[in-house]
Amino acid sequence: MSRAWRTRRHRSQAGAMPPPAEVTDPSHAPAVLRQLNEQRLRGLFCDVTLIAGDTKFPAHRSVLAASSPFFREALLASAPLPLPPVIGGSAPNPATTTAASSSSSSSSSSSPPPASSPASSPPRVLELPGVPAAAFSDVLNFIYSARLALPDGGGDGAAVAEIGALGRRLGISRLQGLGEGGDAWVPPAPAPMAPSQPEEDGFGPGPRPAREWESDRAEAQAPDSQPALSRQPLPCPRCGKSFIHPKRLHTHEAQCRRGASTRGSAGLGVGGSGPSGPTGMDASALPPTVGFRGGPEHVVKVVGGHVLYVCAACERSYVTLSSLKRHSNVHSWRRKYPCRYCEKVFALAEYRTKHEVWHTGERRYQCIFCWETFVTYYNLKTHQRAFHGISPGLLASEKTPNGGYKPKLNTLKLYRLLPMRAAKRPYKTYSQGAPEAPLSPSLNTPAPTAMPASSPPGPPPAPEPGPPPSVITFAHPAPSVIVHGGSSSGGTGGGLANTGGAQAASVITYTAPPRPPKKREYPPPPPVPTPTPTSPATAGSPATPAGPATATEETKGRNLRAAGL
DNA sequence: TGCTTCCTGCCAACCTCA
DNA sequence: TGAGGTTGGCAGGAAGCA
Repeated sequence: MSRAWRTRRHRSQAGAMPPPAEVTDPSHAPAVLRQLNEQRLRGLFCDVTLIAGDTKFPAHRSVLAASSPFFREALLASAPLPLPPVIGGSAPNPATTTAASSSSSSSSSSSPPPASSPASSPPRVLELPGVPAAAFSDVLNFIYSARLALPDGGGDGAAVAEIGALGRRLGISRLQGLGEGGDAWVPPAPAPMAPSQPEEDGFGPGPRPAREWESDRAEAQAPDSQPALSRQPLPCPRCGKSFIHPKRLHTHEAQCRRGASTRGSAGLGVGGSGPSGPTGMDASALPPTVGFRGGPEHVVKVVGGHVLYVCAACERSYVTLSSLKRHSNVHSWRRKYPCRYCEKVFALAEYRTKHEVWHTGERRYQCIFCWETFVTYYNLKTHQRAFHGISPGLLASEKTPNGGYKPKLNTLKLYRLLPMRAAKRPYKTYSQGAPEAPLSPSLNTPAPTAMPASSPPGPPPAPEPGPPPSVITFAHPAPSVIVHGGSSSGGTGGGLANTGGAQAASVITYTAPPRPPKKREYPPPPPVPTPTPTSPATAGSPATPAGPATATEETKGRNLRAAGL
């Protein structure tokens, strides 16, 4: 409830005036919309994820349904609803609703993928194939802010027409005339400011102190607090940064829209006039905020003399930039990593790799004491703890405070890591994103022959990697696994462990129809031989510095003695 | 309690470009 | 060809679920 409303009511009751017949608060609606937009940008209470291009847009179903007839129908429907075709445009792009399996807890990413399950509940993921992320970002920002900053000040006719076309397809009346005629669309008036907002807030031009930046953040996190209503920062619909003056916000939006050109100057005010970063950031002593392809700006902080890279979306901090870049894909889904054996898609390559181990049954972790092999490091560790009374981690490595791994020098590994049977995936060009052609003639080879008799079909169609998104949406926590349920593979790889459904919220089942084959595929893993725990035939790999090539009682004893056992 | 996924520092392989 | 950037694998604890 609006604090202003309560104030008026309190005053009317406390004074001698009779209570009014009706209490109205003209600032209530824009304030609520503003709060909804902030919640969307922060991923709060979002109950649907829209996928346009390769970008995810968390949103609120109610807001979407109230703004667009298409969304209202799509979010009500239990079956995929085709998006209305572009009038005079290209081929229609069927929107596919994706129902998050209500039983997703039993459908973890390492468990066999469920068959195409009809969505009996409202879809939680709505995919909009063919809808460019940039245009949809503008439309979604309009839905949540009733404002639309036209690309390049309206001079970008193609972009404006694209937004207008999307508005027509979604049935958003205010956008329907956009791009069709010069005067067919009237930009809506900016959201009215709350009466209590100071017009001259005393901040003036120039960088804002970090305290104020933090204050805005605190207000955004505590929407009911008094300062939030008295100051009411205006968030940028693209990046979420808050500004006091609408003019400043407009200036920032223009810069923000230009993308990379603003990353060094407009992001955090490093060397510019924008707002300063969070407390702890020494802008003058640091390199400028660096943007990376397809990702958001990130914040560089210095804490205790150590440089930290902070994700602009979720504020996680990282010691290394590469870790932050890797993490950023969880937000952007700029790259997708589909499993070759089932229909799950992962946000990180490593997740996919680990998941595929369950399909191949490969056992790479070998105990150097008994030569038994294990699928996962956890299994190895449990085995060595139970049967040998040791914990390999205590001797092999050093854990960093943030959960990272720092190997010690001259350490004794109490296990052997067998080389991966699948060849190392060749890299492709960085600048082109997804490659256009298969990497090798063997890439189309179906799944490994060692798959069980009921093995799933070959590599499923995977999402087509699109161009780098221009917008990184806030999605915290972001789903990091998408399960395509279009084809009934089942994917019950023999020996697949039922994972027990960990991280249920990160598994999404697609009911989308099969897509065209993914252009980028990886070489299939070689056939999986029967594990021979007692035969270290594959010993001596470069990654196995600790173990001898042959297993003898003498070497086993030596290993045990070396381990202090 | 068992098991899986997530997370993140570190590092090597790979790619791009001057 | 070397420098610098990108990508993905590894380790192993944390978190979460059944």
